[in-house]
Amino acid sequence: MRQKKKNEFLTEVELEFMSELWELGQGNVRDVMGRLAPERNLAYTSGATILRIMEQKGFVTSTRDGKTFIYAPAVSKDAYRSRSLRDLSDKLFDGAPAMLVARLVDDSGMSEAALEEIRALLERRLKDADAQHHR
Amino acid sequence: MRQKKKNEFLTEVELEFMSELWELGQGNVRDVMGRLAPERNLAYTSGATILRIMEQKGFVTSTRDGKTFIYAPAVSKDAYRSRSLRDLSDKLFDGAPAMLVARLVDDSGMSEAALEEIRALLERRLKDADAQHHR
DNA sequence: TTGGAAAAACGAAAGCTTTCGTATTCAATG
DNA sequence: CATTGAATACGAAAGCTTTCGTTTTTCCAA
Repeated sequence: MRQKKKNEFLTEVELEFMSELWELGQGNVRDVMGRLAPERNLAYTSGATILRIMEQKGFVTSTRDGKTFIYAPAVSKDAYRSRSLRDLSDKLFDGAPAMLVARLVDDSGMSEAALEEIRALLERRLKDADAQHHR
Repeated sequence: MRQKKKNEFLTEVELEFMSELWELGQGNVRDVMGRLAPERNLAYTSGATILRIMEQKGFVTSTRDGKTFIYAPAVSKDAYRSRSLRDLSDKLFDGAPAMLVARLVDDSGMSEAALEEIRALLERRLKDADAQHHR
């Protein structure tokens, strides 16, 4: 009795296509495939199939323009980023985002500027939280 | 000509098992399965198969103790965290870790304490960077 | 020493992913 | 209205994932 667990995440190829759609805002099969690296060499029908499946799964929506479908993301990039981050945090960082940041900062030779950027961001958030607190 | 792309990432179930192995340090099939939720209901042979495959893929190593195999991680949790974070950052955050942190902080109602923790971490890093700079 | 319990080895089934070929539909135009 | 080039619909193949049953191996205790 293997139940079909509906996966809320994009597969490898789906993410590839979705990334282009996020950039484009919308597009037909040809538009999306035109943005892939030339050495990608994917048959047109493959691209069409992938987008059709993505619609079945609810990742994109489509409207018709004459005989061609125009696809658009049904999930924003930010929303998907959030979802993915939460998943990673849950599965690999014991649900402790601070640990995640620690690891990120510890590897990936982040520039001093990038570190500063993050710190500034945190200070803004902390101030907001404080304001909430003293309201 | 579909070439077999060797995936450097754990599958869903593999991660489930690896998480227990990271906690345990090492263990045989029974040890690992004993840590799964009781409602998981996975046959013993399934667990054995999963670990055997993980060894084939190079995620764990095994030594024999009598007739049973003792498995141990071949990849540290920290290393795997780094790998996963880099992948996520590359694929979803344009390789910009700062953006990743921004998103993390913006959603996930992080507690004030957690925010503080991260800020402290950043300050340490910034100080280190500064020290490097003035050396 | 041998019988039995426990573990490993193996194969296979069911479902998912990725890719493509063939068949069909469709709209425009001669 | 028929033709034709482009798009969709569909099915299928190959490989991967997850799960388990059956067979074989292995150690230990009676």
